[in-house]
Amino acid sequence: MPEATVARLPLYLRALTNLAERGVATVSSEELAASAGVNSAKLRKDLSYLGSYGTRGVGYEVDFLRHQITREIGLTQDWAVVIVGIGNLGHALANYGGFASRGFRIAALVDADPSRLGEEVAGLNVRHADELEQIVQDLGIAIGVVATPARAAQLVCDRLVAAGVTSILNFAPAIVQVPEGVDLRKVDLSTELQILAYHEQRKNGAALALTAEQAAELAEAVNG
Amino acid sequence: MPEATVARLPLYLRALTNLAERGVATVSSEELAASAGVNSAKLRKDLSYLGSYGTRGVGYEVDFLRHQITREIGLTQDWAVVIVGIGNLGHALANYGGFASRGFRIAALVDADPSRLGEEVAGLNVRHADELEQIVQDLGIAIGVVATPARAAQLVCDRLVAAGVTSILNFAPAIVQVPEGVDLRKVDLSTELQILAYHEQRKNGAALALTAEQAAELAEAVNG
DNA sequence: AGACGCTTGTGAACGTATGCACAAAGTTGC
DNA sequence: GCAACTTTGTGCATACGTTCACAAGCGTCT
Ligand SMILES: NC(=O)c1ccc[n+]([C@@H]2O[C@H](COP(=O)([O-])OP(=O)(O)OC[C@H]3O[C@@H](n4cnc5c(N)ncnc54)[C@H](O)[C@@H]3O)[C@@H](O)[C@H]2O)c1
Ligand SMILES: NC(=O)c1ccc[n+]([C@@H]2O[C@H](COP(=O)([O-])OP(=O)(O)OC[C@H]3O[C@@H](n4cnc5c(N)ncnc54)[C@H](O)[C@@H]3O)[C@@H](O)[C@H]2O)c1
Repeated sequence: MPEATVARLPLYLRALTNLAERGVATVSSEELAASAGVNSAKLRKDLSYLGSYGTRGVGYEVDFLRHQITREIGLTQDWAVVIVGIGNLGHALANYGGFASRGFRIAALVDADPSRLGEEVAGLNVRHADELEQIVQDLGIAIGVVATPARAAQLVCDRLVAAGVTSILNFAPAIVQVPEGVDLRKVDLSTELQILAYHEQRKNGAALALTAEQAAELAEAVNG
Repeated sequence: MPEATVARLPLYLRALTNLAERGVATVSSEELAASAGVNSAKLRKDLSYLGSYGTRGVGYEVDFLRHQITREIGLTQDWAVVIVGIGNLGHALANYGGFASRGFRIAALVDADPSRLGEEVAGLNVRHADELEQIVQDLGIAIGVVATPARAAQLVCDRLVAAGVTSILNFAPAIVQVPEGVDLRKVDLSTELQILAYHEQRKNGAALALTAEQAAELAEAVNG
């Protein structure tokens, strides 16, 4: 299955969940695509990788398709997650209810700062980074979330990997190397803002260019 | 300039900043690519869109290239940003120092909950959503960050756009429509975790398949 | 039963992105 | 001043992703 398709399955799943909550039983690719904000041909091609779950002339059965995608993504089981670095962002993530409802259970919180140890966040005690290996093994954790400062990110990832974690979501603005077989994704908020800034600048530039053009037109009108 | 290139420029900028802090004056595409975690040919092609700023046989001058990328992204000016929704995540974002150091100034915080009004977060008073238009215009805000619940996201974006914001970063797990000319990017943490879960599941599946294969080999060994 | 209308699933064309490989262009050493 | 070496910038082949367009399939209505 293409990586681009995998990245969209959660989107479809969410759209289907919304439809199910609104009591919709059947949906066409056109409607579902609109709900997910994609092109309908793309949606159909994506779904075709799961199998032929639609009915021609009718569409897709919402509950059934939802179950198929859930199974494909691997959300029939709950995944235990450890968050490393319980600062600003770590607190927000730990307190976020949206993960549990999507099949992810925050199983442990870890920080290196002794003053944070024992602090209770979202019903969990913050534990020391030295216990990481033990925690990962005891709780069967496969996914780690890194919310430490950038300079600690590589070290933390190394320790997560050594402890047996094979999927990492990194929030620190740092390039991290992981061995083959470990999946690393990064969420980079500054980069997102910078991409917006780039386009914003060009918009203003375009506006200015338009003004120049208008000025030229005006000049021509005066001269002509 | 290709969108994929734009998305990598911030990465290069960060790598260059790290190098500059370490006192490195010149860097080859090979070294810079390694720092940014990309292929060196890709890096050179990306940089070639900015112009011919390298010196053959030598590499790129760190400070100069950094300045060029900064200019290209549009970070020579500071961008004023408003955060809408000062809950878990909004607090973390407001308190995050990493934005200011990258050219983004959190200029205002807005929430709809009356009990939050006047609360001071990161040196700013939380103001009411009704003031949004006024705030955006007074402070010359071009970029909005949405950290409200999903059900409010479309409404908030509509109001941001109406107020004159033309770039939005959305953290709410909702599909939001914006008019042409407005840039919308989304950061979707649940989706990221779900993509990891998909691959994690396949890893386990692969492991099981391998075990089955080993079992078959074993059976063959016994039979043969 | 057959015709009609709707929607899926997919082949094919197109566009974008990546990475190789190398000529061109520079530096260094003698 | 020239040869040897290094590194950039880019043409080209390949891979990946998207979108169009339509035949095949299903339900419905007469
Ligand atoms: N806060 C945000 O909104 C935001 C936005 C974008 C990016 N980020 C990035 O996310 C990361 C966390 O940001 P933050 O604002 O929460 O920072 P923070 O300083 O508030 O928290 C970092 C936490 O990590 C802990 N820590 C440090 N080294 C550690 C180690 N080796 N092992 C375990 N824990 C360790 C610290 O004790 C601290 O509690 C940073 O890399 C930041 O750049 C944050
Ligand atoms: N907290 C996280 O780590 C996290 C992670 C992933 C996604 N998200 C998403 O980010 C968003 C915010 O998450 P949170 O945990 O901070 O939620 P939260 O409930 O703590 O905060 C939401 C805030 O938005 C405010 N709000 C509601 N409607 C508003 C409106 N119309 N105008 C202005 N403000 C309004 C609320 O008063 C509240 O203060 C949610 O959509 C959530 O799904 C959060």
